[in-house]
Amino acid sequence: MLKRTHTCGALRKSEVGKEATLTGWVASRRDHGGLVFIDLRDRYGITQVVFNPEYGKELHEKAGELRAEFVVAVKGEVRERPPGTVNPRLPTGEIEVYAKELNILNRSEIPPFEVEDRANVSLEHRLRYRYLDLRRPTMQHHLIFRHKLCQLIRQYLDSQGFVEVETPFLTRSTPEGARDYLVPSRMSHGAFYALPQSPQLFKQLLMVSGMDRYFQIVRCFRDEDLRATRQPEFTQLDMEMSFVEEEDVMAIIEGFMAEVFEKLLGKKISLPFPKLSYQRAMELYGSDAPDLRFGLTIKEITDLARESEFRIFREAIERGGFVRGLNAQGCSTFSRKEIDELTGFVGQHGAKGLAWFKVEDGGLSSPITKFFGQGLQAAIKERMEARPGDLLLFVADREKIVHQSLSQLRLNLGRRLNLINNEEYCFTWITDFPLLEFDETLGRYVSIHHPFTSPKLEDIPHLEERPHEVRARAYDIVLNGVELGGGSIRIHDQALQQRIFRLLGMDDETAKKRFGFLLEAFKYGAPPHGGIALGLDRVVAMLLGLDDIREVIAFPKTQKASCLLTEAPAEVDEQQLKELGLKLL
RNA sequence: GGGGCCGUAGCUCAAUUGGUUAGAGUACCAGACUGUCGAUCUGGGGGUUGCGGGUUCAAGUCCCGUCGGCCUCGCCA
Repeated sequence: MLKRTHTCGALRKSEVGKEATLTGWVASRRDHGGLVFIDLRDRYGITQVVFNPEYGKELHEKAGELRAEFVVAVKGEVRERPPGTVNPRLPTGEIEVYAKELNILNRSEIPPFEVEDRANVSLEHRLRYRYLDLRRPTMQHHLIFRHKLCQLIRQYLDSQGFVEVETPFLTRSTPEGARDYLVPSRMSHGAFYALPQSPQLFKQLLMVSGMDRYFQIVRCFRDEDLRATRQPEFTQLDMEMSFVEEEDVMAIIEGFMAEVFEKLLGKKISLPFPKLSYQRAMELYGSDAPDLRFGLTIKEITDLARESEFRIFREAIERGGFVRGLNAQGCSTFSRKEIDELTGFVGQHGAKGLAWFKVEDGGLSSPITKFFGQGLQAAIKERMEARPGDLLLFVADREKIVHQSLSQLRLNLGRRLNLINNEEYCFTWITDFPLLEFDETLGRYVSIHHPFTSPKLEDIPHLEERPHEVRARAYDIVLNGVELGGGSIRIHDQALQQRIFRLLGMDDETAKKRFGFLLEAFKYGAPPHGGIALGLDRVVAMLLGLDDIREVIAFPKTQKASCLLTEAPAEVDEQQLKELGLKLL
């Protein structure tokens, strides 16, 4: 077999006159009857190979057999291309290889779709033939970029004293949080491992071990419904540090992000990242992951709406709801149809309606203006900072619905009105999350972050009396409206951890059964510690300007969590079930 | 679990109100062609309209079910 001397991206004018052997796939063939041109592709690039009939009849006939995706080795002379035939779109476009010898290493059936970046193929077919999809230069770039990011992570965290430690995939189920993927035990019938939703408890135990600074690029598993940004198995950059407070964890991430942007994107970002409290974020943006590349903040008019004659507003307020809205500047030209579309849009997010006013020179114009007196209209205009030509949009409902619908409406308008600069990267830390949230269906409090998150020290005294007011030492990092990750300072005190379990409605016996190993470990000198985990797939996607993490995962799953390539999940043999002591219902 | 969109040639799509032989681009095959690079020109092959049932004189089109893909709400500590 011919061994390659260069890759398909390597040859330049400086190699003209030399002999070279290239290997790769036939990307395209242009057969002129006499001259035959082949674009040869490998991971490194594309080089044009020329077959001239004057170099031998046999060679030329063999070249005529070539088809798309054949695997070949070609030996020949590197020549400068004749004047006027240089291809400026290829880095190798000034040269070509004049073939003297051709080995067809493997043939290919006609591929189900063309292996080209511009090919427009459904995700279904791309996943079914992922190995062909991944042959496309764009997809190779995504995977290589991801690899480079991982290299950078290891290099940076190593320089900061972090140690990479692997933690088990076969572990025990912890019912708090997402649904677990279960693995039956052959040794102990009726018992199951769970695949980790994150290595949370192990990394805390590593802190008790004195590892001091830990990280891991690790697969996590959650058996929940999928989205473009959610896969059942995904990768986290997981970190934990001892003897730290919030600022220490944030500083590491900020330093890391600055390095990533500089080395991978050639961009400077300003440090430190701004901080926004959860409460403020919800007030202004209705979301704990706001896109700060544009303003269009939410304004409160509940107090004014209470004074109106508008029944829908008044009833919503009487039921304990709120009236809040957005000022879509310059949008009074929106047609009735456009406003109906917006109404339908907020309807998808739970709002029962969308009240609107067009701002005119005199007052407000709308079918419901008659329910608002002159003074009230003026007050609303002032509150909304409205000027003639603006469109005011309001939702009246329970707070959760108001938040959801207005935050989505804000994003919708931001895109529609071109308020978003795609070149901009707006990082922010969201801080001071509530520790707990009352779950109506469970009839008890649940952790917002996870049960190992420390409450703020000053809130600990009223943990039991006013649990909903207790704030957590938790923080999320948000970039352009996408939550990249989150973390917290953990509880390292056994007694406090036990109090939290009790608040979550877990009796001591259950807590001991589920988390006894952690409580026990805390008895033997657990240092104060905290950490963070970033969704690596999301980070890679964001950095590449993509909104679908399937573009940066080699073999992702479909929305039904199946793999179109391997057809997993699949049935297993009766014998396998028997060994596991399982029977299908 | 709820709502929505889609499934037609290898691929990406079209097909009027339900109406004659289901088309286009590309890919593929054959021929021609010595400077192309999304080659060009000429010709050709290619369809159980996802699957099953129903309505109708007549179904790619309408209805029911089912399978698959996507989006979305819930869910995702």
